[in-house]
Amino acid sequence: MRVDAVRNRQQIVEAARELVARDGDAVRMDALAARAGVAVGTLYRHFPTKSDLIGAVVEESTRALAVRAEDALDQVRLGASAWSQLEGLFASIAQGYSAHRAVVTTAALLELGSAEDPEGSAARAVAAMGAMVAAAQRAGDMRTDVDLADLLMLLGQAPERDDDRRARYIALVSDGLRPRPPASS
Amino acid sequence: MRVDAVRNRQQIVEAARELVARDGDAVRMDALAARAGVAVGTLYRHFPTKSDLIGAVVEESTRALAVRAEDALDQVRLGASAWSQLEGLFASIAQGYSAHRAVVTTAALLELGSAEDPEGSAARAVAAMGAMVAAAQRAGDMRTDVDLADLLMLLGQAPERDDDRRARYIALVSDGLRPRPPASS
DNA sequence: CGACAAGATGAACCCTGCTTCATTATCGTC
DNA sequence: GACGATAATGAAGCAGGGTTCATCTTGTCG
Repeated sequence: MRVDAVRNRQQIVEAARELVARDGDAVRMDALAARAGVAVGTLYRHFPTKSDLIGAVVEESTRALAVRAEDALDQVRLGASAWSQLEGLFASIAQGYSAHRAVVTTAALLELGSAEDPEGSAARAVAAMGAMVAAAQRAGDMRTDVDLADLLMLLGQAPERDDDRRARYIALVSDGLRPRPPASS
Repeated sequence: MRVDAVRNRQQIVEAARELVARDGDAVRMDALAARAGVAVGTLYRHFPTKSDLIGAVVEESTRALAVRAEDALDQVRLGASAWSQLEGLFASIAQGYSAHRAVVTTAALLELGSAEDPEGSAARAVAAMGAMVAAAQRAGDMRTDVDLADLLMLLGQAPERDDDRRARYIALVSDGLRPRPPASS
């Protein structure tokens, strides 16, 4: 592969990372090309379709999330509190959200990542989160009437655009997952 | 106004109610016209633009929600539990969602409905909900570290498409709003 | 009934945004 | 440094979907 082609591909992925993070799948190909400093045609040389390009970004982000989640799980195995690790993970998700969101939502669709491609990043991320949820519940730090699917669904509904709003959302939801008092009403 | 024009207008609004409820603002004008049993041109005779048509549906729905909320508030004034009335209201919102959603979100944008058009339906709905939130918190049935803006934000994030999923979401969020034990972690 | 204004029709228009491809430029090799 | 393969370019193509408008239809009133 020619050296300029490699460089362009990197710039395209880089630009896509940024713009997809901001605009989601509403990015426009010409804007993307402009940001990457290439012509639209070059986009199509490297990625046959818009979906493929976004898919690549999502895949990359999914991989990062999987690593992050498995790392958190390792911490738990080393004795850290499962709940606090989950909270940290939530924060990570809140940050690089627009890409991660796809993970969470597609993961939910893929029957919790168990079905097709059980070795895929999404499946691994979901598996790690599942283990932590179970541990947190066992430790009494998380409501037991909420399961992994619920958690993924809630995360998948976080606001996309506004960062502050999303942080607040995550905080509220996270708090809502803590165990509740016996019951009163 | 001619009698057939009146009938057509009703059919259009009716069709819009149904289709907007299902597809949100992704409804297509031709689908809408087909459902209403008229040609597209007729749509434009009655509503100059797609936004106007959707706006009409939303306005209608907002009015209904305002009535519903004020009714719930009346019940509270008559001695009912504010929290249980709020729960009932949540259920209503979950049902006719896609239209109500606009209410909730636009309401949030309109600085909680206090700013422009304080007599509007959105403002009234928000005001009634605010009163109930305050009452529920006073009664110790709802977390006090969550305010009206938070509530509207959370409601505004409910899943649009899937009814079951949305019901589950509302249940989880609603539960998360109950007071929590002193604190542990 | 006849006339006419109000209304309805739907094919054509236009704009936006993804995709193609003929042309041009660049890299790597002999 | 010249040649062929690889890559980049960007104007044109195309499709989806909202909007227009010349034409036809129909309700209403004298």
